[in-house]
Amino acid sequence: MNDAEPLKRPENEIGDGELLEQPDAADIELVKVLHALGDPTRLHLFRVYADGERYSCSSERLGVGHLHKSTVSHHMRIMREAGITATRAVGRNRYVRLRRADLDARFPGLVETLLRAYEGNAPQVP
Amino acid sequence: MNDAEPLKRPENEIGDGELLEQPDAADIELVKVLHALGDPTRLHLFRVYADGERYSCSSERLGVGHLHKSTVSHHMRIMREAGITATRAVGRNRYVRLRRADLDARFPGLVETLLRAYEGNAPQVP
DNA sequence: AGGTAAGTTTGATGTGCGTCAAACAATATG
DNA sequence: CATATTGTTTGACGCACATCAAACTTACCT
Repeated sequence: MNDAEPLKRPENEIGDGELLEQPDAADIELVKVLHALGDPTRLHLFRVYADGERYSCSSERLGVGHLHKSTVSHHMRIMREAGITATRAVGRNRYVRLRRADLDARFPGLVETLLRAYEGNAPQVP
Repeated sequence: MNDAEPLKRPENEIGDGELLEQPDAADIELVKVLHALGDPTRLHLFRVYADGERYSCSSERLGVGHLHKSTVSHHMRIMREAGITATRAVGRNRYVRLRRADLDARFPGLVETLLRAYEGNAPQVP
């Protein structure tokens, strides 16, 4: 077994992969976004994904190793359905990224403000 | 009976009234704020209070006349305990206002960004 | 004092949510 | 092909939440 973590492929190297269903940019609702981020785990994931694309349930990378993989998958779905993240399926893996452009277009400054607010707040993930 | 609505007193005229318990500015947690605003009714109230101080359960003014007064009181408490609003008890009435300065100090730009985001979104209150 | 009005509190109810566990599907690897 | 790996789905469980209704508190009014 290879004990090195799987490589994070740069975004521009992933041309394949199927995009999982998600709301159109125009259909992203503020209250759903806030509801999705009003959970400690998801707010943490939001911060993690702000750094770039990642594996979704590769627990160690996400810092949610204490949670069951099905629980993480559940949070992924909520954020995706809220329009916060985009997920592409490549092989067995899921590549998740923030829909930064769509969010910025719909709610200017929100992502930036939240990330900055999170910095000074720094809650520990439960 | 006086069928005119009770006057909204300007903020600087209310020197009396007891401040209901609320978290210190430094103890306001981002995730609690987001959770509090991740509800359609409370997000609406957030917008209403941004205009200035108001009665709390005076349903017609708040645009939540369809809700029971105890339900409104419940939402008030959640927002107050999240640090979003400050409530002062004057006589039988409650004057509620946004803790704008405290929120701005802790999460710069958040209130402004949310209000702007809400404008373009404009969900109808359930 | 008696009655009315404003809010809170408590209880009850239905619903949704976060979590885990087990089963399942799909893909990679020997 | 056989087996392991990645993630989703389904079911179950407990807890939190949004809501209403009724009781209660406090204050205003005549």
